[in-house]
Amino acid sequence: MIPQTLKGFRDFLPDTMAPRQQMIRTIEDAFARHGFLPLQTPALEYLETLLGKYGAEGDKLLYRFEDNGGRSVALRYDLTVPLARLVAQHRAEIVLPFRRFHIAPVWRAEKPQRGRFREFLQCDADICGVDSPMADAEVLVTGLATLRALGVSGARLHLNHRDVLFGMLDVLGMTEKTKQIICIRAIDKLDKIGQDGVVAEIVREAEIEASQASEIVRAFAGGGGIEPIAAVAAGKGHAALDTALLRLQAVVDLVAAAGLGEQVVIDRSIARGLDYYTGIIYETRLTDPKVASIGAVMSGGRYDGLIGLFGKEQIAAVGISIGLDRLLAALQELGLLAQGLAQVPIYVMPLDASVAGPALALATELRAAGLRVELDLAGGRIGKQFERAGKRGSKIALVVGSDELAAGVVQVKDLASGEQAKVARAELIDDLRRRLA
RNA sequence: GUGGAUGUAGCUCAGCUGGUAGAGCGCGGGAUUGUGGAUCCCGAUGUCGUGGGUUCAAAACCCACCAUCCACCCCA
Repeated sequence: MIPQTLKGFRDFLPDTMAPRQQMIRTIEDAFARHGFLPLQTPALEYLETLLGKYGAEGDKLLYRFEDNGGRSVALRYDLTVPLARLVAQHRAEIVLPFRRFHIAPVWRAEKPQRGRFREFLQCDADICGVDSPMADAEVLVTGLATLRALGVSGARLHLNHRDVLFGMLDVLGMTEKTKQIICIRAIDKLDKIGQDGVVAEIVREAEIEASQASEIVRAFAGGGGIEPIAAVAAGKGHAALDTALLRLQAVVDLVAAAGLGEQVVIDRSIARGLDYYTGIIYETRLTDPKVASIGAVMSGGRYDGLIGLFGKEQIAAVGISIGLDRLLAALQELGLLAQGLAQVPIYVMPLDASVAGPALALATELRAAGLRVELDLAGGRIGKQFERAGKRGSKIALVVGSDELAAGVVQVKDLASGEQAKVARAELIDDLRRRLA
């Protein structure tokens, strides 16, 4: 058979896996530093657990099948719904507020394209049990600090609130729920298809007058910030909208107090498709135009109703999700990916079979000292061994031959400069540490 | 799921209006049996995405299918 991967699924060779692994570690460290604890759930869930949580579109994208025992199951579509299930199921063992992080693959049967895969890694941090601006701000600060730790500088978080979207539409005279959703979907595309495009879509899909559609679009278009929303809300006495405004402002103030205010903007055109969001919602985009089409790299929101679907108790929750694969693809395109991670710095070369034992002993000693060491196993001419060491990208080659063995030394060659020195075995580890520093 | 583009060596691609394949890079060997990268020499690759059709003759033209990429929908 022809070796191949499934559409939308990928292999990771060491050149990309090494930086990927490093990014994962950086994210784990950052999440842990923000007081989140690790957790894991199964890749497979009962179909019923996942169905109906993401909207009609989401349901269609579930990988679903019958297992060997005839159970209807599905691969998880995100990490949020499994978390909600877990919290409800283990309610007795969990102390609220509950903070956890979860880094794991999810599966969506979408048509793959740039920055979109059928299997991809999500990195989530969530807080369950608190509904407050402080909790909202905490996950935003966690996400932004994590991006910073990854070396991502040009990222901006667009913040909105479900009740701003629905409240503004109410106030503008668009009160029918299904038409509101059509409007929100269209408004989400403002930066993509422009005001005229959005007006056209609303007129077509919601079957309303062009004048009303224009009025709505004008209210959502233009610069971000709190003022345009406040202007629409002013004097209308829409309680939910007024509350949402206060909430947004409080969250922004808190993020600013943490020193990350520059990276957050209130953007009333941001919508999120997933049905379970109830409060603030956000998307993070990279500001470099070269990777703008790659889409959102860090998103999330508040989902106060979701856990309650799995148990009797309503538990508030808010979370953020980093799309590591998109971020990786973007960093790769921008040339910001760490180089040289897929290389083993020290290459030990046994010159012939008679020094195999001493060479392995040397490698073992260095490895025990915490150095990363590859031992040449293919043998052959010394020139071949150097060639392999060079191709590997190793920094230092250690020559172990019978002469060196007899003299109690090792030839240490710097592969970049070509410079070579005899170093006594006793001083070798210190010497190597100095060279690699 | 809808629309568009593209499929030739491991990779990037060339191949004119049809005459059964090429380059660069990479890979293997050698020049150099205890010293890599540069240079030079030699070498191996391929059912030209798959299947059918038109033709004396198809990588090229036609049809179908598959795959990849892009856009839409939706999203990380």
